Amino acid sequence: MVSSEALAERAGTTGAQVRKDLSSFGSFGTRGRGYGVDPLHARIREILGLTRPWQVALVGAGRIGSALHAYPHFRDRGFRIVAILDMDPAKIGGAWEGTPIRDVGELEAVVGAESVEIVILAVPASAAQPLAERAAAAGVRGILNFAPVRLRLPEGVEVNNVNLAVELEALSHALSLEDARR
Amino acid sequence: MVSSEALAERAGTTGAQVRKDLSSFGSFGTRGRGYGVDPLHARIREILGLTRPWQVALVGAGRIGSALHAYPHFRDRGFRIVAILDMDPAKIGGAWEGTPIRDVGELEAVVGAESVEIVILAVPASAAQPLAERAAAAGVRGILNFAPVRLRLPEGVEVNNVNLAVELEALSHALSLEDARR
DNA sequence: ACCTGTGAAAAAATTCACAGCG
DNA sequence: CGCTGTGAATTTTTTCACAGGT
Repeated sequence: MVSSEALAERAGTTGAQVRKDLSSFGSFGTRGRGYGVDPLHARIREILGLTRPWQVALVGAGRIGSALHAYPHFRDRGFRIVAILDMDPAKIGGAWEGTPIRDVGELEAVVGAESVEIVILAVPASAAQPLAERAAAAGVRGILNFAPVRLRLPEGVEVNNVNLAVELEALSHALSLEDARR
Repeated sequence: MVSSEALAERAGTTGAQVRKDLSSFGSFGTRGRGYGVDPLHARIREILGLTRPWQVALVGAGRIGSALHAYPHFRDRGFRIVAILDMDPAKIGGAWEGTPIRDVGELEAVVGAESVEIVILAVPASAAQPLAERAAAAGVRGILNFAPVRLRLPEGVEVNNVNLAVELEALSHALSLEDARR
């Protein structure tokens, strides 16, 4: 068993917050005791949609793509990278851990053949918008975008942006505030 | 010149929001015209603390470290990766674009000698906490942490966490909600 | 005695709407 | 006329605090 307070400490928040959040998905704690770890874990997996695997295509076989492909926590959670695509002829025909790197021209064919629902976009900013449009048109439902551009896509395609520079800038901002206070 | 509405469209928010946010740092727009692009850019650089360079050490020369080291937007914004550290003897002694990869045992020495203020932690979860503590003790002011653990550090050290799995999970959650609505 | 679940209160963020300047 | 800057209204999020199970 684990209490809301113990969870809060790990997550960097408060017990009340944890209870409010969890209660919005139903009440599965036990008064006086806390939450059972296994049921809680199972319920969160359900909420996050991790009880079934997701077919993922990685678009962009550069350094960021490489890091993401090797990231063990993706596979752990049921994200299956079933295809890798790139435009560089020097990379096409190669393979990472047995998964071939294919020509990005085959994007639509791969999405169809492999029932890809999620695309991880790890390409330069200039290439992102057209590739995102093609992925969306091919039927992809969600895009995890590492390019520093806001993608304009038709309704119904979920986009999540990750901007690594922003995180460092936030740190820089916080440290500058400290300096200013002195 | 650019209007708050035009900025909002690019950023995915509203004009009122942009104006409120900017006004909290003073008023530097022109009524009837909008914001001058150059002055606005300069002011934001100031606010983010990007008008001076930051000395950064990259701890962890794995795939994520490699991607970050090559990320052009860090250098652009004045983040100087002045040292790379790793514990793998196979990597130590090598170099990335002229920057040598040194033994992580030299962390304290490097932080002192190079006046490192920010550490990018790109190491496995199990190694993160002790390395963060050492960096903090050596005088580092901010840590950008890619390991999926909540670092416990003394007051006064800023920590920003980046968790790549969380972003994919959020996408999975959103798509599951769509499925449930059907 | 302990800890959840949740209304009620408080705080924070967002939106509205418009006076005022260019 | 156009667009900022900003109080006021509204909505959302967080915290409080305690009734009610175990």
